Amino acid sequence: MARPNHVSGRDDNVLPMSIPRGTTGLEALTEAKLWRNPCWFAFRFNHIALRYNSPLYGWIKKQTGLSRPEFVVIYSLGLFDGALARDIAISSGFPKNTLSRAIEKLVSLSLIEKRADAADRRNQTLHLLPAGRKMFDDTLPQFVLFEERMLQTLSPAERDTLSNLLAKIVLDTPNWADEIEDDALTGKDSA
Amino acid sequence: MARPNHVSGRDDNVLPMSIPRGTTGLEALTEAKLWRNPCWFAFRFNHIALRYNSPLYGWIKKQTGLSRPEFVVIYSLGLFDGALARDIAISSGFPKNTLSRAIEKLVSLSLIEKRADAADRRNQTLHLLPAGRKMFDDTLPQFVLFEERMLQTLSPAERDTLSNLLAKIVLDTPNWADEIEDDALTGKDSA
DNA sequence: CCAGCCAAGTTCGATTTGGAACTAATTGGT
DNA sequence: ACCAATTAGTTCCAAATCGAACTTGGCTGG
Repeated sequence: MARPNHVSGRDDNVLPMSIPRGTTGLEALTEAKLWRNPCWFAFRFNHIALRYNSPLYGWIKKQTGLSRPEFVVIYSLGLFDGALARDIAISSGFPKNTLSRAIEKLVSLSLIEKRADAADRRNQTLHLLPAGRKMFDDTLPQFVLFEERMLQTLSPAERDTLSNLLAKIVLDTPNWADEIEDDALTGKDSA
Repeated sequence: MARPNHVSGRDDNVLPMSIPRGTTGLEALTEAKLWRNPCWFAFRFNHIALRYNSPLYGWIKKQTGLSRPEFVVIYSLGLFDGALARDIAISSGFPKNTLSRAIEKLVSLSLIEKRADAADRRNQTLHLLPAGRKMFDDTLPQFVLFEERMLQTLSPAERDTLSNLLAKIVLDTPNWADEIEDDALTGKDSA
């Protein structure tokens, strides 16, 4: 497939050659963000994330009554029973107070339980109760189905490649700055 | 402890390469979500999105006082002046009432203006005013910098490949279902 | 062994969010 | 020509959200 040189941030006012306008079935602004955007990567993953999270967690809400952060706890424990709230915060990106509330609700619904860690009583390991385990087992197939749907256009080899490239980036995220310094705008303005 | 691969019989997509446990510098739950997760794609883009959006839009808030949806309007018009609120909703994924509010605020700040469309008076095209254009021009370099930082671990050829694979998926998103039917859980339970 | 520091988790409150219902303008079917 | 259906955008409000402050437990150096 032909590919425009959108990667360069310099000529972002230039129309890409290889993709004829109006042929993708997307409206014009979406096309611009895809093909004339110096931040193509950010746009693409955010676009995909919004198209994924909204219907899937909408479905989760209808099926289970749980919000996204609440279900994230269930999902996390399904993959790794005995995790701490802190681990879920780090891996999911939700702030710890949001998770604290989510965990309280799940405990009150008897979907999970907290266990005190004798070694360090600040820690409380989290564990799925049978109802929570069943919820995970019952909903996982829908997640897998949606995943399959998203990747439908890619061949197995392409999926492999995508998996590797994204993994490289994820493994680098701990090295990203948590915050950006204030000088970018002011430096430009005052210089 | 973790329940390795209990969720999937097909490990080919879950473990794209052999990664020794505990060598990535990530804590255990994050590792599980990366390497033992049938929904590796969903986790990876969501993880990257959270690590991107939070610091970058935090910086935007500090620099410009604008929230994420507000700035998304500025960014969208920077790429495509004269877009409609609807276009921004479709391309960004934000609900239209959130954007309506954001647009009102930007108008009140004289960063953008609405123009009535004589042909269809329901439409109002949106246009950057000089202050809004300046804001876009001033902040874009930081977006480009962060983009560069995210892609730092990839070679130019790998970036190209990633761009193409994600574009394929984005171009397919209009064909995704907006909503998921209710039968997945109940069908499983009652069948 | 205690004073200061850090880390896990909780509480609080101001702000944001987005579904649902609404208005206004346009299109289509008969 | 008219009425139903559709579309762009707005308003309303109940609920979610997240920064900041707080509590509790544990760690370290003198």
